[in-house]
Amino acid sequence: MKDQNSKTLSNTQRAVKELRRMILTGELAAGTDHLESELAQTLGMSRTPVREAALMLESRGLLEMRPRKGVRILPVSPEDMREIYDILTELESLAAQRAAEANCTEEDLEHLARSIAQMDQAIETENLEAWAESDELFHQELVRLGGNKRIQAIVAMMSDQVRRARATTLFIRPLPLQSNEDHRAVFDAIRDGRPEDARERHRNHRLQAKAMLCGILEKHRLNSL
Amino acid sequence: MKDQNSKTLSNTQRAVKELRRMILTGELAAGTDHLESELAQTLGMSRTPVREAALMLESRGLLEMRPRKGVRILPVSPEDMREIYDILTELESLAAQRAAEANCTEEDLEHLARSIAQMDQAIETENLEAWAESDELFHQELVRLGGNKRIQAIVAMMSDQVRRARATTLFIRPLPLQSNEDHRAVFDAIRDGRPEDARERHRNHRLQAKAMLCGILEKHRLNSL
DNA sequence: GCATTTATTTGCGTATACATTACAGAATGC
DNA sequence: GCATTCTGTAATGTATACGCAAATAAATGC
Repeated sequence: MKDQNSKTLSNTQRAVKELRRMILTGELAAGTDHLESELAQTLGMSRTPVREAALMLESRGLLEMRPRKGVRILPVSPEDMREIYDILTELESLAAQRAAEANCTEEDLEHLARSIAQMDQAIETENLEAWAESDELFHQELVRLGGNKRIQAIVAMMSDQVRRARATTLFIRPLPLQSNEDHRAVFDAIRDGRPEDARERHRNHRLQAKAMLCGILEKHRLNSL
Repeated sequence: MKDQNSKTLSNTQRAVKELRRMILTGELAAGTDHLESELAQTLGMSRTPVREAALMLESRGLLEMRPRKGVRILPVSPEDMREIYDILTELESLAAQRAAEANCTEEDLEHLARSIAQMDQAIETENLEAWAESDELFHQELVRLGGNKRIQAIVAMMSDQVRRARATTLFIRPLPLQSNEDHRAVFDAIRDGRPEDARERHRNHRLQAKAMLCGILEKHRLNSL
């Protein structure tokens, strides 16, 4: 397809992918500082592409460049989580509405359906990582069907910021039985072309998720993830 | 206050400000290409800070860096406008709701009130630029009161992308008499602590603005701004 | 005359060298 | 002993140099 991917990938792009991965996996822990030259050495390139990558990741909210202190991997506070979930709630709900208005074909809905099936299975086997993956897939596919490119970009950005937190919360939270039902209801509303319904159901889904998560964070005094 | 601003301003930061200004004023016209080295010469610095600035502006959606073609100032299409207005509608409505929930003090509301007074005056004197300025101020202040930093950043980003379009549409559109009324209603709802009302009123305000704008664009066949 | 290949140029990606500046710690004065 | 100033150092910000790939121009074959 894109032979761009396999071969010609600039060092800057590699640095973005690599650093992002390292941040999301926790290999670069939240709150830690790293000199540009260290990172450059780690990645086997000079400071220039590392700096450029860092600038991009900074605008995606994953890190912060502070003069003379190095690159700081940004932690996510409960307040951050509230902000992010509020944004996801609004934008994804609109996406759900638009998807329902769009008269999606079976093919369009295929990915969405698959994510639901995958989640069914993950819950049966109580495989939390698989659950998280299918959850992510559902939300990603939902905003894709919504058709708004900017919303897709914003949601992707916010998801990145939340992903690390999920690694922690995933094993604390209750088994997410409700999510599945919610997704199915949203799916049905989209398939049957009920925009308002899709919107409201997804909205409630996200509001509940936010409340649950914030509850957990407060209960466990998790002030930084 | 921040002596950072007045004196020590890195070339990269200067480049960001300067380039942004040049794009918003149309000095760098939409759709045009510019070599990094040209821009560097124009700004009186080397390519490095220009490149870094361009990377930032790229992630803010103002331009695009295409290898060997130079930096391309991104035009805004009607579809872009729809996307942007949809996002503004959702996020600002939430901000309005949150502002109304926040029990704002008189002082908090001062800026908002001032923007409304300013707009009154602008309409009386039919000064469209002044109207646009006070409109911008109202929306900016509204999201500030909403308290969500990420929403503020996103809205600022979207506003940047729309600003150029406004320069064109401002003198085509009907005299914005309705806006004023809308703003006042939203203001009252915030002041009196009626979150749902603030939300819905602002939502309708934005929906109407979107419809009006899209109507203009279609009518005048403005496919790129 | 047209297509295809080769040469040349041009601009970017990246490495590297250098300038700048904030900070730490030593030194000095009291 | 404490505060203040000075100086050295470390890390960033910026300039510059260079190789490479892509685009364009030239040349060759048919």
